[in-house]
Amino acid sequence: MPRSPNPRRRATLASLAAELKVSRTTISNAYNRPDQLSADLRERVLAAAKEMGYAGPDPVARSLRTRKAGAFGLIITESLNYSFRDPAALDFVAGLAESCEEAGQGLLLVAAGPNRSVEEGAAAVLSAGVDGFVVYAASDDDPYLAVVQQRGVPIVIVDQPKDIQGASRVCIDDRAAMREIAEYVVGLGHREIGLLTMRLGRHWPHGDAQSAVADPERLTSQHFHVQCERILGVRDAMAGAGLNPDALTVVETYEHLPSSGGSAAAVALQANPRITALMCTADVLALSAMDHLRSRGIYVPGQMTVTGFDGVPEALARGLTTVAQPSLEKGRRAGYLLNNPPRSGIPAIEVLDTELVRGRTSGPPA
Amino acid sequence: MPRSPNPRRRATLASLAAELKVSRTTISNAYNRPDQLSADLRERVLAAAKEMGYAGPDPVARSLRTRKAGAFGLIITESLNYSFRDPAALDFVAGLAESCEEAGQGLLLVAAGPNRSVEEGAAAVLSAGVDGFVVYAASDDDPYLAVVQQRGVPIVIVDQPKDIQGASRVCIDDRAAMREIAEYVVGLGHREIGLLTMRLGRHWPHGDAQSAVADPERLTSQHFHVQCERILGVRDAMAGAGLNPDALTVVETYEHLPSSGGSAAAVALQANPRITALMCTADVLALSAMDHLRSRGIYVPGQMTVTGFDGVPEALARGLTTVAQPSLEKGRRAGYLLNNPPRSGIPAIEVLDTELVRGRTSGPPA
DNA sequence: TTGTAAGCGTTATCAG
DNA sequence: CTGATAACGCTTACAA
Repeated sequence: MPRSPNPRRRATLASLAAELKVSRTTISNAYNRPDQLSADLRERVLAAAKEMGYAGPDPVARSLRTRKAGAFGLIITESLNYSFRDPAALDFVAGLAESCEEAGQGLLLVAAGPNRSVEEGAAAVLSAGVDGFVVYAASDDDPYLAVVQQRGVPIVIVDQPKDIQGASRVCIDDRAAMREIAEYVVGLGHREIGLLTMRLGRHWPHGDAQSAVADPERLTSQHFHVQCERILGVRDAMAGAGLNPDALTVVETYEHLPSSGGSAAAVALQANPRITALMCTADVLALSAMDHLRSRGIYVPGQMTVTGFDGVPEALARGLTTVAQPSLEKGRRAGYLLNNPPRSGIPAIEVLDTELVRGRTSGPPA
Repeated sequence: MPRSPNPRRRATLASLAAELKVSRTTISNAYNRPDQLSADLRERVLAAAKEMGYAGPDPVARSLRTRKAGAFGLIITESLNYSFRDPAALDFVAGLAESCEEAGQGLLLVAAGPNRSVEEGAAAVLSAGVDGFVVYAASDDDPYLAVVQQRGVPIVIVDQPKDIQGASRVCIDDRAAMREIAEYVVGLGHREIGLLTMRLGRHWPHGDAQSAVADPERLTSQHFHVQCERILGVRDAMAGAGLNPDALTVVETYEHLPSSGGSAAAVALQANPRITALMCTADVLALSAMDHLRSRGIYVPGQMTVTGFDGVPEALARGLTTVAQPSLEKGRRAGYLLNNPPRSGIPAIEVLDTELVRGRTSGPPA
């Protein structure tokens, strides 16, 4: 009958060494450098460990000593419940998890979502035992950014914000990509265009309304850089075709609900009934908008052109005209950058390619 | 101009104390117990910290001292790339993340997927700085189970396996739930039934074939307990109705691909062309099977009844007859159990409710 | 092959 | 409100 693995206090490397009358080094070596001691002695150590209920070197103590945590932290400011429902965000997380796994690093989801106070979130960031952080799609004025920087570990920003001191970044050229698809839409002959976008800023001045027309001031004053860039891309295309960019009807939707796209579409068509093309800054908006249009008997693309952004599987399956972006690869690259920081010490900026997908939801205006 | 925050070596609590000529305790208190020193002194400490580039107490050292890591580990043996594509698994992760966030705990995805060797995975488990583990849907013979147990931290098992020493568990009654839906199908008059199931064991004896009929021996010898229980549930229903359970055509599919259900359906219909009902142990299988049937011109439910399991949104949207299980709640409960271990010290077993959803994919046989 | 000694950076305790 | 002391459990030169 083995001795009860229930010593008065938890077994440690030191207690094991004492028990076996060898040095702590030897125990440590038994686990970390098997070649540094005789196989025989190692067996004895492991056997004694089992008997005393010693689980092997304490990970935290080891981390303290080696200055390596064996994990990277992921900071997503949006609620996880939303992020996990957005296929693009999910692909990103999957890609990141994949490259972390490959490198033997864990991936820590830091408890810094919108459900907690900034203080609590900051505490979580400060107490995360990680070797680096990935910040996903934070707004320029995100309160956690400063806290993350304070930690003094490597940081990789994904998508936004730009210009964080010392942080590498993985992104796409949102403005150019959106300009390309907008040029395509304009080229089809559309002149009255509606643009449905996710939130542009962390604060929402429209109370309970799910969606609202974004006035020009809001377009330039806000902090979700990616959305703003995409809007600018559409304006670029319009200006390039001799249209007045200010004629673009921009509708912003605040919460990320399954019905957001439909709600925003309704607002856009109400604001400008002559719209013949609804462009969206995300596929999920476009898909929802299409459902809404169908319920109103508006035929796509005959009566209305609809475009998206992201290239998520469902959108491609439904033939949406959209911009495909490599979300999975974004995650992989982010993980890679964290594991292999640029030798120069100069932060890297990786701009990944996008591709215009001409689907079945776009055509000339009626 | 502030003094360069680039000291020869990283600032620590001790170096800050030396600089300010106060004790380490005082610095520690400045961060952890602001009420234990004068606001004035605290200001000075924080200012000096900023100047010296001190980011606050090192999380790892704090963990070592307090014996709290501030995170729970999640072990998913399936590839994350798959898990993140299965809505039920995803709901579970979302629920778990939610309850962790609520408790201010991080959630560490442990690098122990199928892409790494067991040794590497075991090392990851042993070096994860966590206060407890959640093990999601592991097979009975999963090699990481022993390693997780060795860690000596609280464990919550989700779904399977059963009977892990000292671990709490959150699950549903798979057998009863499947029996209920099978009784419904049998009650509709079906006698020739095919059952499509996910893999039953970690090893696959059929080479490159995506799906294959599972012989009786495999049904009883394998280790994915949940799938096996669901099969038993169907057999229970058949036996209860006076049918011979051995007449059930069970088709197992090994990889979790989007086309798996279709492939398995083809195998089932080939093995027994008289089948009038295809039951599936997962909605994703059923949806794929339906696509396959449509491509063959087989009408559902007129010519074939199809049922699923899980109640994922897409299945409900498509009117699939299925069993809805509370995946999100599973995650929440798992997190809750880890944060609030049963006072008695006796592991808890929580069996959550399921609900039969009679959809539009089931009807009497032709 | 094994042992010695010096940290890693923090917090708990208890006395002042 | 402040400080001295003693852990927390481990790794790693370097010496034997």
